[in-house]
Amino acid sequence: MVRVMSDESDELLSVRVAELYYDENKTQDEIGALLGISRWKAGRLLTQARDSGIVRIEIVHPRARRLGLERELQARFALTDAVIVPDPESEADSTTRVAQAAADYLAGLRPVPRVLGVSWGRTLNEVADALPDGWATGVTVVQINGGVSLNRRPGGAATMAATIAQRGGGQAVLLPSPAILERIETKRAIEADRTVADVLAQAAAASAYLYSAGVADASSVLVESGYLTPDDVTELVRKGAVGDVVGRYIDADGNIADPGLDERTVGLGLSELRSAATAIFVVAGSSKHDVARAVVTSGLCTVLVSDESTARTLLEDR
Amino acid sequence: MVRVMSDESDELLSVRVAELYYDENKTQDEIGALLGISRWKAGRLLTQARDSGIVRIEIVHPRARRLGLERELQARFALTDAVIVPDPESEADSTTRVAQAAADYLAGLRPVPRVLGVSWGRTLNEVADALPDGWATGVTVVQINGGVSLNRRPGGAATMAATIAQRGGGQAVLLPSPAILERIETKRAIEADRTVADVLAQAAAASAYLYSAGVADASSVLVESGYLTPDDVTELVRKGAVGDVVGRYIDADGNIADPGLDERTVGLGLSELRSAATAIFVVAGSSKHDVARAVVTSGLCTVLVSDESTARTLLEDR
DNA sequence: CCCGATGATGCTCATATGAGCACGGCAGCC
DNA sequence: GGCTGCCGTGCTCATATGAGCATCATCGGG
Repeated sequence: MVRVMSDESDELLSVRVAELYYDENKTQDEIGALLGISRWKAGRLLTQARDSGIVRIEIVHPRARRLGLERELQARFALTDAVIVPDPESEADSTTRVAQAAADYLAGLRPVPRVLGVSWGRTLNEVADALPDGWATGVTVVQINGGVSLNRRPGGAATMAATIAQRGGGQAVLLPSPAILERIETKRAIEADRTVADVLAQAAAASAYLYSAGVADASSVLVESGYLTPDDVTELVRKGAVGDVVGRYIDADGNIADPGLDERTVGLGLSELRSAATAIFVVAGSSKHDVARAVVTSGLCTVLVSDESTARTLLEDR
Repeated sequence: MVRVMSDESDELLSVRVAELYYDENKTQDEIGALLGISRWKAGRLLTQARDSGIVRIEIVHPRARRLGLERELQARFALTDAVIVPDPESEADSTTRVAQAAADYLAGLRPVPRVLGVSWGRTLNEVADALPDGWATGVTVVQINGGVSLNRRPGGAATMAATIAQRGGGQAVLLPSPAILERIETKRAIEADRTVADVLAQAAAASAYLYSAGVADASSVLVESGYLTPDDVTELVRKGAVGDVVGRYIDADGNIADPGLDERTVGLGLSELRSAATAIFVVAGSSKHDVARAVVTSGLCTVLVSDESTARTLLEDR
């Protein structure tokens, strides 16, 4: 009767088929009989309905992941792994979910790391809290950047490392040094000190690293802790800094933003991080999109744990 | 290791399985191998994920229907059929969707009605517009309540009936009478007139009816058309009226709200409607929830076409 | 008017899935 | 300590589904 019904009528049929299949869970055969079409046509309409987005299948769970994005990211940035959690509807607390995911990933990591190098920060605190007891057996947790002395708040760097170690049935090795020193001579001297040098050596030999990143603005933990003044940060931004990784400020290409400052920063170098077999980078929130891009594109990490919006931003052609 | 993992860990596994199955579309077998569980366990976790609402399957289409609600409504109110469309996200234009659905239903109705009795109103105008050409062959469309003379706007009662008839390859029979008369004697006289009596007789013999309902407030078409004053309506509400059906005001139990007024109303009686084999009631929008309830519970219709929120309201225990 | 290309349809067959069942471990109870 | 009933597990088998292929109608170009 009507000729070109492939547009309108076929779509309507698709809807009908999809309803019967998913809402009523009839079999494709029954649907065929019911609508007077063959089983195969019903099946094809169903695929069509799924492809065209008429049928939307969503996995709703705080710990759900976005596997599609993960694959794309792995391919695009040559990562060993990527873990992407859906954005929460109630914005902002995506850090918690990402931290949870990072904890899950760490707990499931095989082989279980013997020595784990960690940085510190708000995000990592949450990761530590989310780690289950017994996530590893006899792990040594080594701090890879300084800052231990300036922990004012509870749940600071030391506590965090201790938590991770304790739940992994091992011990924490703290880096007894400020993050950034005022004079380069002091930095050289402290690095030469046995207690510091030993820790740095252990850090360099870690079997895996876990770290996050900070944004280059006044809200940074480095500013809050008094290592840098807001003016210092402004100057860094002028030099191209987008954020910091293990205490070191990098520009959009992943290079050191201010070599002078970097010389005064105690901790693992970025090159060690780049050559690591396993470097897990945890980052959440839209303010960190720029640092995240810098880290991921410059090969600082092998594993990315983040949220959906960050992932999408990374995948956009820039 | 951990004992009671059925809560937490099983749910997480479910999520993982669901992701692999729906996002990655792996087979249950593959998933089993991947997660180190048996194919059957994977399958069971999947069912669990679906049941517990972790997996949400939604059919997104303007013409989609809510088959679950439809079944419940049919069972609860002994309807021959119910058609429920999803609520639109962008509130308010649910009338259009419902009208579309009603048109679809009418077009698919078997046996094709020979004589269709219709009321009029905003909703029915939309239904008429949504009807496809050739929805029937040689149908006679009869108006079942008066009002033809007072159509100011285009797309009024007459046009609507004509549209339905034309697209169904038949003719319209209009009821040449006001909806409500001022004196009961006039009403008796006009009903006795051959031209009116004939139409009413045809209306009573219709093989199917299609009608909507109005709310008992000042926005009613009957007020707009000048048959009633806002004060009349206030008085009706005082008497328990919740809305009107084919021009007759009913209370929450489906009884005539004001017998005096009803005596002066020209058109098919409610008892004829109640005894009809097919009475399709089209209603949309939250303002009509009360009338809808009255109509459905008092058995005025055999088929309900409406929206999701109305359906849910009807199914609530009141 | 005929021919080949294209796309839809319905088939065969291999595979994936779900229902029902038997087994084994575990907790509670005697 | 042994018994019993229950739950979780993995099996068998019937059924549902999807991939690939032959067929057929339709359409545009010689």
